[in-house]
Formats: sequence, structure tokens, C-alpha cells
Amino acid sequence: MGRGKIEIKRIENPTNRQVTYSKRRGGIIKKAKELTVLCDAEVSLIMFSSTGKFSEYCSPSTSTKKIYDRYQQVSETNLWDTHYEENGFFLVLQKMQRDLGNLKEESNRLRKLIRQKMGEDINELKYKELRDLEQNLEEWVKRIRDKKNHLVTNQTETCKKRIKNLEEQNKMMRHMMEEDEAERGLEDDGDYESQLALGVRNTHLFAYRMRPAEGNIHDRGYGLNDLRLG
Amino acid sequence: MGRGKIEIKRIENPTNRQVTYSKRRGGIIKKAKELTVLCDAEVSLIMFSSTGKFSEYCSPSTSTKKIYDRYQQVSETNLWDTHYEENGFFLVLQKMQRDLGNLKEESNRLRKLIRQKMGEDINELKYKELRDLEQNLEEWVKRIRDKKNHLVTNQTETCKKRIKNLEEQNKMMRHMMEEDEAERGLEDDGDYESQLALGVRNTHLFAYRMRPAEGNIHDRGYGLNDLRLG
DNA sequence: AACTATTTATAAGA
DNA sequence: TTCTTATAAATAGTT
Repeated sequence: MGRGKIEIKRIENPTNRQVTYSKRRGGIIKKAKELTVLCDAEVSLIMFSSTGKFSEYCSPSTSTKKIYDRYQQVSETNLWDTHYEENGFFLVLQKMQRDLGNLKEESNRLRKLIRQKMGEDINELKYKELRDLEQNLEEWVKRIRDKKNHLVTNQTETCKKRIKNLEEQNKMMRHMMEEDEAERGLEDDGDYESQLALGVRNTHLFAYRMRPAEGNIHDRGYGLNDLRLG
Repeated sequence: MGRGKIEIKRIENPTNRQVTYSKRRGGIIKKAKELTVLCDAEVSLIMFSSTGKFSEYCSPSTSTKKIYDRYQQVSETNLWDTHYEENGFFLVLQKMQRDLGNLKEESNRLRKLIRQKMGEDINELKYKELRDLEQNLEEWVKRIRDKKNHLVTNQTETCKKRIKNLEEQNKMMRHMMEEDEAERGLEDDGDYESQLALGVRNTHLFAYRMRPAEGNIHDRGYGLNDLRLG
């Protein structure tokens, strides 16, 4: 579909390849969006160009991770039998960022569209409607900002302080226990070597055995991050 | 592209929706293949129809899992490196706020542009296009707002969990210290039994001492100090 | 599933 | 990169 027909084979000229990639990437993302909307489908699309440039599309109301998880279930390739409960905060953040990116892109696209249309055969515009549109948008943005401010100023602060206190308390106690242990090591004069060996071995066993109780992998990977929000 | 133009909105008739899904799924997979070959790209495409039917495409010479892993690396690295590590979480939030601000500005510019054009000699505007614009933007903004709401809820819960966790940890350590104290009082030297006891006790100490380092490999280095950020 | 009238995507050129 | 435009390709509605 273009000025001429092309064979579907690798484009050898790197510049052309890049240009074609760019254009077609846009096309396929558009198609994915349309499929999502028209057919109420969930779509995840990940692309890496030959130069390593990364792009993705993912249906709103879901996430690449969710879709991938679902895919894994369906395609029975369960490599991680640990299934993460919910999206960690980190992924939510990522998604938000992507959404913002998409939003800006969309906004650009629409602006262009309007510019184009204006150049054509336009008549009569109702100011009021436009103003409403804009006000509406501004309101939304304002609400989001307020939400975030609220988040940052209130709950977060309190939460964080309490956690910090507890952490410090914890830390102190650990310190005390360490000291105690060291002290004990010095005053014990029996079979020191075998004690040490026993202690270390048991420690390892326990350290691993304790892990599941500490929370799953997911928690360990992202749990602390969550505090940051606070 | 068909006998008539269609609006990009959910097809309500389930049969039509399914048929369209089928056709377009084929189309998009073809596009993905072409992109792969023409541009030497790596593509992963996962689709679920509204009835849950699953389809995928993945470039040859790779796998969906590989691409997803790469995706995770790239998107994590991007977000983290660019924004978090140097700025801290709150600055990431601030950046988001700025993004939203920019969006608003953009929308203002759009409004001005339209007014300008109207001040000239332009008539007849295609409302439909504008409506689409409005709906699109609103949708995006709404999505972001929802995400943030989610975030707030999620965070609060996470905070609570974390606090509870720490309190329990604290409690346990107190208990252990008491135990340790008691044990010390009873202690006699060098026989096997007490050595075993020592080993077990030390094991407890160790397990808890490891917690602060809780993010081991998984913790990629953004640990407790994050608490100080806010 | 096929068939086309149309719309849409895009290759090449600017 | 971006835009234009002639043409190839995709597909909506129909059989």
C-alpha cells in the first residue's frame, strides 16, 4: 500500500528500514487501539526495532503485565509458579507514566487533526461548547493534582513517620542483639569452632526457611518501594 | 476501510463484534509479521477477545517471554534511571504534576489556536471531530485520575500492612530478647544441649538481623533510605 | 467464507 | 523528521 508494491523482505538500507519501522509502528499501534475499542479486546503489543528502540501498546484498563500473566496461564508456560498477587506500586507508576506519554501523544495528534480540518472548509463555531470542553479538562487536571497533593501531604506523612519510628526502633534492637551476641561469643569458651559452624549452618537454613514467612518474592521486591510514596 | 466508514467505538452486536475481531486479528498479525521481516524488528503481540479467546504472534528467533523480559528491563530501567534514582520519589510525582500542567497548557494553546482561527474568516466546524477530541482527552485524564485513586488506596493499605509487619517484627524481637535474657540466666557451660540451644538462638538473631538487608538481589538498592525522602 | 466498494495504510518523493 | 499523494492493502457490509 503505497506508491509501489514492495516485497516483504528485510529492508537493507538502514535509513529506509528505520523510516518504515516508524511508520508501520504507528500503523500497527493504531490497529491495536481500534481492535481494543471495536471488539472490546485486551491487547498487548511490544516492539523492538532493529536498533533496539522500544515501543509498546497496551489496552487501557489492563497492563502489559496482566496480559502477560494471562498469556502465561493460557499458554501453560508457567515458568514462575509464584504468581504475583496484584500489580506492585512500581508497575502502577510505570503505567501512569506511559499513560501520560500516550495522553500527550494523543493530544498532539488531535491538535494536528484540528489544524488540518481548519485548513479545509470550516464554518461556524460555538464558543461555549469549546469553553466547556476546556473547562472540563482543566477541572480534571485540577482534581488529579488535588488528589495527589492530598496524598502527599496527609496520609503519607503520617504513615511514613510511624514507619520510620518503627524502623529505627527495630534497628536499635537489632544493634542491641548483635552486641549481645558478640559479647556472648567472647565469654563462651567451649568448642568455639564447632559452635560457629553450627551457628552458621543453622543460620543459613533458617534464613532460607524464613523467607516465605517474610512475604513472597513480590513483597520483597517491591514492598519497601511502596514506602517511598509515603 | 470497507463498504462504509465506521466509528471507532465498541461494536454492540456480539456477532459482528466477533466477526470484526476475527478479521482484524488476522490483519494485525499480518502487520506484525511484516514489521518483523521488513524492519528486522522483534514483536510480541498478545490478544484476548471479549469472549476470552486468546491469540498471539511473536517474531521468530525469539519468544514472548524473552520479549516480555526485555520489555520489563527497558521500561523499569527507563523510569527508574531517568526519574527516580536521581530525583527521589516525590520529585517523580512532581514531574508527573508538571506533565499534567504541560497538558493543560497544551490544551490552552489549542483553545487559543481555535479562537484565532475563528477570529479570521473561518466558519463551519466539524463538531464531531471536536467531540472526539474531548472524549479522548477526558478519557485519558480520567484514566490517570483513577490510577491515582487506586494508588492512594493501595498505598494506604500497603502502609498499614508494613506497619503491622514492623510491629510484629518488633514484638518478636522483644520476645526473643527476653528469651535470650532468661536463657542466659540458666546457662551452664559446654555440654551439647546448650550448644544446640545457642545455635538455635543465634539463628533467630541472624534471621532478624538480615531483615534490614531485606532487599537482597531483588531490592536493586533502593531500600530503607527512601523513607527519608519525603 | 467469499465478494467488492470503500476506507485506510503507506511507499516514495519532497 | 514531517507532509503529500498515488497506490496497495485492509476491511465493512453484503451474498
